[in-house]
Amino acid sequence: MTVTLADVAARAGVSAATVSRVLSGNYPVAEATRARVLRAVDDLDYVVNGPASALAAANSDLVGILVNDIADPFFGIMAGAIQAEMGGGPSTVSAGAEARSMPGGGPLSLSGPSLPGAGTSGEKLAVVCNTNGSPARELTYLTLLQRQRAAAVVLTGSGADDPEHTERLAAKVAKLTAAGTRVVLCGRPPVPGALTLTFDNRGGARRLTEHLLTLGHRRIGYIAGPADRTTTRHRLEGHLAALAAHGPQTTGPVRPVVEGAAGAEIPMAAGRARPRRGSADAAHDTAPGGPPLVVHGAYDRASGYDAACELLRREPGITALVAANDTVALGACAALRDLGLRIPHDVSVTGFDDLPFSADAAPALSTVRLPLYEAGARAGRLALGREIAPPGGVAMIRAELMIRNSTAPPPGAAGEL
Amino acid sequence: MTVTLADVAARAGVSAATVSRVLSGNYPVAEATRARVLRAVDDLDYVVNGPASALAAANSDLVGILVNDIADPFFGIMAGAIQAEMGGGPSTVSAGAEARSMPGGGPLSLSGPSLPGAGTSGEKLAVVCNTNGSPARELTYLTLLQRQRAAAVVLTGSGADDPEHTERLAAKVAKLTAAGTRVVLCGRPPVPGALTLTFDNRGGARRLTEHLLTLGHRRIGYIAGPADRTTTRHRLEGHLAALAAHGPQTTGPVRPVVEGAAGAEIPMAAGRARPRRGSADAAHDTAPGGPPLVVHGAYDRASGYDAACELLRREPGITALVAANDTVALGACAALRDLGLRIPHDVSVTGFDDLPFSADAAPALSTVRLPLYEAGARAGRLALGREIAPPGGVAMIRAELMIRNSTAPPPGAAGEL
DNA sequence: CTGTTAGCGCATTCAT
DNA sequence: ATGAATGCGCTAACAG
Repeated sequence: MTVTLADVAARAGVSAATVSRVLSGNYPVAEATRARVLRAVDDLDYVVNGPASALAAANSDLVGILVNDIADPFFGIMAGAIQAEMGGGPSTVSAGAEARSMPGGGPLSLSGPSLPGAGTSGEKLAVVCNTNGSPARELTYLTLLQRQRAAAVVLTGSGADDPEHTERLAAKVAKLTAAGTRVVLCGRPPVPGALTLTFDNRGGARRLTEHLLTLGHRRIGYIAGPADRTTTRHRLEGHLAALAAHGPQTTGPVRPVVEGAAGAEIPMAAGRARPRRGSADAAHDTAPGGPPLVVHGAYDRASGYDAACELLRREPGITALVAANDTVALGACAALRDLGLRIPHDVSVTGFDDLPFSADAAPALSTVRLPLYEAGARAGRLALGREIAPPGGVAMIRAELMIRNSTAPPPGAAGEL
Repeated sequence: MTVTLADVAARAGVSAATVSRVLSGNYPVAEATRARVLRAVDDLDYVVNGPASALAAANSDLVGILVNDIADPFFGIMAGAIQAEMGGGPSTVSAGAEARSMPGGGPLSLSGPSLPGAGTSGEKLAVVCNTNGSPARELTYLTLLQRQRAAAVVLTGSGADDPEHTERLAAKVAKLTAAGTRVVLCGRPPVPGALTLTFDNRGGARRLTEHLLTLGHRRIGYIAGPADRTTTRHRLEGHLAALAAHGPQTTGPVRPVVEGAAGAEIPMAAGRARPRRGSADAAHDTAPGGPPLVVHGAYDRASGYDAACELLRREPGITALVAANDTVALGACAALRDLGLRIPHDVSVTGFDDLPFSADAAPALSTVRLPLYEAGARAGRLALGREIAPPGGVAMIRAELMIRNSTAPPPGAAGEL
């Protein structure tokens, strides 16, 4: 039914081994026979049997990419960058700093136009798996990938901030690497045995809050991500560190809540009423009467909206809102608008990540830029062994402050009109 | 080195065949031996060798999902929905209409907590492949998947609007299905041999423009997507059909361009200066002096920004802008803001898709809702053969008009203040 | 340079 | 209900 190596060999008048050799390309073959084989392959429309090949060679061309949320561009950008590196041969990717989206085509290609499926010249099948933020699914996908004898696995984004899961993950990573699968972490804390590219979330968050402090803000609300993620914790720690270094928050001049129609009523949850995991609640509340003002929520827009309302209800004197990421920040902006507050005149808002839409938001968002594409590309190269590992196997990726129009001095401060 | 079936068999004191049977679960095995085998599996930390299994059984548990742009939530939502369906056993997904993101975990799970990698009870490894909109990469991925003997392939989003590619694609699909791989199309025009779920882009676009016409708009600019995509063409056709049905566009009352500071200068390209494929150009221009007013661009925000500027430069009398999708619409909104025009007071704007952020935009975007999650979930079920195919193998997915705050009667029209 | 030989690890007959 | 044998399609030594 399905055409095999032997069929091709027969048609080309050579042995199966020879066919295998021309297709692998890693062995000298006479040009004449090579041509005949290629013709036979073409005629028969032969496509290599991946499983058989993987079994015999004890390795596969599958590369897994794990993401927490495939609908979030934060992951999409990284995943796209990783995939872009997975072509055969040397990278054809121009390392342009702003090369967010690959030019048409990209490096992925099979042996040639006339060989629709024959060659095995190094192309990897880079695939992304969506864990939905679930540690269990993460482990499950890792096992599935292990089962496929994947060539490499890259784990992107924040991990579960849970010792038990961290341990299981480390064990899994150890097994994977023992089996010859290269494991690289991109945008998460290091795990022994895996190469890791970790973002400077703490440093970025700290510098962002320092920026606000320098502007004169003293009552700063913090909209954190889900409490059980490492990224959430690190960013929050950076924020708190800046606060601590600056001394206790003063009560400062308290601005009257809101004048006009919106004053009486705090808008409720944005849109849909579905319950969300980790939505704003009092669990991680701040001590009454004292800073810091922190509310946890999911990494999504509705969460930012709710949290902003909650924070302003608790502490109307807030003059700045620091959001866990850009998406959350946009939700917070929407809430402020609905409350009749102007940005940045009444309240400053900051994001994190610098996703593409942040620069275009109204007002343009002050945020922390994470070089997601570049980091992903590098992770991809590490996964392929095409780039030398950083010393100690861990590299810290710098986060860059992007000051735009959503931050300004607080109302009544010097420099204000 | 790596532990195999034989090792497990030895430790359990049974034959390899027996171990295979308990793991497959599709054959009667005594409860006692079954337990022993399971223990051995656990003790040895055995993980099935996917390639070997696939080779012997002549099928694999790999399911491929092809997307045009992994950083675009349009695809992320569909891909996430498809993956969510790929668990073992019956669907545990509540079919809630707004179930955008899966609850923690989702249906994907291995045989049980104590069997980290042994069972094969139906879980599929659903993986997404990013084509970046390149037909060549699309074919390449299809071949790679074919090579892996994938159980199913789901192609999402608009296809290349090119007869040659369509033909190649059809040929590939035929081969895939012949080899036992189920192929389903989600959000694209039908291809013989594949089950397809196609969006009513034409109908949605037509109703959207009719809405504008009913409001009183007569000079409507259209910001189209890349000219070589089927979705682009269908949406544009719907728009033009509405226009044609309504009679020729009248010149209408021409609004003076812009008063004040922004009047003199049309802002240039938003942000980055990198060249974009399919950016606004004169290639598909409208006839001079007459409607329709159409500009093509990429499916991204910057494109929307540029195209809006271009359209207003050409025809300052425009009172409404119809964008190819929500992302483009937001870019257009940004341009209008920078030009000092109010939405919808001066110019109405519409999007397409109804991505999550559209409802929260300022103003909330009038758009056409495509049930992406539901369509993806259905495609996933079709791919697994868990849902009966629609008659003829093709189902049309309805598009629903969502009228929000970005559309209003044109300036000076009846009903205006 | 090319053909021959021997598995890779598992699923599946067929026996028992 | 279980074991023994066979082969899936390919690659990797080994010859020649």
